[in-house]
Amino acid sequence: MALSQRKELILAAVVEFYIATGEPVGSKFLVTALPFTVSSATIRNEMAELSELGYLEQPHTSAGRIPSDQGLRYYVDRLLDTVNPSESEMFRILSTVDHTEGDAKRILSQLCDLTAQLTGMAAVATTPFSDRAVINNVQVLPVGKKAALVLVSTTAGVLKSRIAKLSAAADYPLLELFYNVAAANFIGAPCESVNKAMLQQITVNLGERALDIAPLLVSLFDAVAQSAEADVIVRGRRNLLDSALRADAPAIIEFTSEPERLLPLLKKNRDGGLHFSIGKENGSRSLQNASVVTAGYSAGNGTAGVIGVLGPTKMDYARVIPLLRYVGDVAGRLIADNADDTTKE
Amino acid sequence: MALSQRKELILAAVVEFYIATGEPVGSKFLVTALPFTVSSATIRNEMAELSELGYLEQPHTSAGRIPSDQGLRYYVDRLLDTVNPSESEMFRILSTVDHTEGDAKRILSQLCDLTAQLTGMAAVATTPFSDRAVINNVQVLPVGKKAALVLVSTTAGVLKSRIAKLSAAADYPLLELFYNVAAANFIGAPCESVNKAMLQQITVNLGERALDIAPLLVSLFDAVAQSAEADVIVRGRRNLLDSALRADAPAIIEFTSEPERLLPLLKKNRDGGLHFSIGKENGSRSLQNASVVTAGYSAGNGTAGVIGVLGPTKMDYARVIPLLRYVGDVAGRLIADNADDTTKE
DNA sequence: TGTTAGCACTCTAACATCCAGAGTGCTAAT
DNA sequence: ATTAGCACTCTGGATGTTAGAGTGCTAACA
Repeated sequence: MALSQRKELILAAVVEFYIATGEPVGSKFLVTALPFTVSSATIRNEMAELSELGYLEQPHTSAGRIPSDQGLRYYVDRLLDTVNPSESEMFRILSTVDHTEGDAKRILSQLCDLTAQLTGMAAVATTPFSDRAVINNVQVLPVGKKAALVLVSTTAGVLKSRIAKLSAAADYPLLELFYNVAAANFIGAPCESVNKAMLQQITVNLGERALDIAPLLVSLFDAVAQSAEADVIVRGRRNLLDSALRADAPAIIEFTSEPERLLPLLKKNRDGGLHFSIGKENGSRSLQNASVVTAGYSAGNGTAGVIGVLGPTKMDYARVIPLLRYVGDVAGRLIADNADDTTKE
Repeated sequence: MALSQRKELILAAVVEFYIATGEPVGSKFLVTALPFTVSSATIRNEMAELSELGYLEQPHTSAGRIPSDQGLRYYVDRLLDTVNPSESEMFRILSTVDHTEGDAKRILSQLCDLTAQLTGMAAVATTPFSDRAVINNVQVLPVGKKAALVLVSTTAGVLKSRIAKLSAAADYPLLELFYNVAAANFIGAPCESVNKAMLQQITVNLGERALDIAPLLVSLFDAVAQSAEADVIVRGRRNLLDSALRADAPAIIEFTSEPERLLPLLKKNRDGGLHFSIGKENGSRSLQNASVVTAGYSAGNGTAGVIGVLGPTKMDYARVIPLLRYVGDVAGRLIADNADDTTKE
């Protein structure tokens, strides 16, 4: 159900002006703004039809029109001219983030901080989730009289650590035993294969020696479990307080503090490209005036996640889209690089 | 300049009623609320004097009185009846946090989360800062082809890690060299003695071998530097959006996001007991309607920090004070325990 | 059939006005 | 020193008014 070219031009003009100013747009103004010359009455007729079709709405009878969620959707799907991110933005991203060290989470946190700053909105990301992530390294490190740090890294580039408190000092036989168990059961295993049953099995097989290394195994198990589930990163929430979402800010801050609610929204992005969730499409009352735009990133090996922004439905899509495309690209590359360096062979 | 007993009773009643309801308090109401019987006119006279003395103020001519910052200060210093934290709160704190594992930062984060939840305000804390902290453990751990994790723990119970990217694989000779350097120069050294000059000195002494382990040394240096400066933890900021500080929330969130501005405020607490900073005493425009109440905690060995709340000046001091006292206590104990376990001898 | 001018209509936002209620300060009496 | 009484002030809500913006509709036009 494509619109006539003239309707498209009008819709695009309404959207762009509305995004720029936040004010409803009237027919008189459009006369001067549109690239063709018709009277305001004609535009009124067209706008009346666009309203009937659901692309525009009126806050009240005598205000201008604003785009509906459906109108914005049509706009981003079919009308949007995307440009490249500005040189200076790209430079800023690369120069801040390029020589980052650390694991995926750290990289993404930095990118989110930056994205939030550049867009003036909140930025969100998930750490990579991979169905095929495999444990590629387990290490243990005594950190005192009666404690040890257990480290796990996976092929998804995630590094997790836990501190295990022991009943006695971590002496050499204990560590060796743990290494052997880890090498035999964990290293090379897919993360999802690590579950309670497996843990129990190992414990049974170990017999009485299990007692000593139980805390270590539990910590290891914990760390693997944590590395398998995607972390959600949210930055720049305070930007929302200065945006059109001011009024909804408390609810949105609440919402974004609960990964189990935010994650499904981010996972809507399936194909790894750009994904929009506009206004009521978010399916949550708190987000009815918000849009979530995400870009997928891929670090190879089926390892992928998303990074994006959360802001008012009337955000500047034309600017956000190329920026996110670029940020997603950078995220993928950095995480892939990092995984290379921290993965054995 | 002590007030007459009757003035004190009036002041206390005004403060308590104002804290409970947020409404200005009038003379008529006080007649019914005070433990002695005088007419409203008498109370008006007293209140007029309290206003002149600076303890009360009027939002406008025909509203009741509210306590000024000075009035609140007098109240918390001299009039406050403190009680014990409720059994259920103490239980909740102990049960959530007692078997916590992890370093000081993690413990404090949990306590802050809890405090924020219990009080409905924002909670703040600093990780322990100790003038006398000493490095007690350095470890390095290869985490892949060309990277290694460097870990430092200090007598203040702080554990910091950094990932170092290497130019080549971390083989045994390299690690041994690093261990030797660390043992000779870092372990047992006070954190503050680790500075750029020292780093340079070491590099020079190593001659050409320095090249290989430079990234490790830099990471180690970084980690020590980070462990020496107190981290600031802030949790529950979103609670501010539902409080009397709603209007100031953006500015306060901004303020509390900048550790270098928040830290001096927290460091006002010198004696390790309770410390109040009420309204304009905070010295910052953004915090003119806020109070910061902190409790010092001490983990022995001169290792100490603070934990507290940030909320409206009209917070329920009678409840916050015993709670913070208890939380500070728990924080000190847990961090001390933890330091014991993760410290060598 | 599409476009346009004109006009009556509707709605909002801003401003003024009014009024009741709450609380004060002051005075004069006790 | 305390109190009753009263005039006064200020706020917040309700009500009314007006200018401006924008619409929808009708009738005329190409």
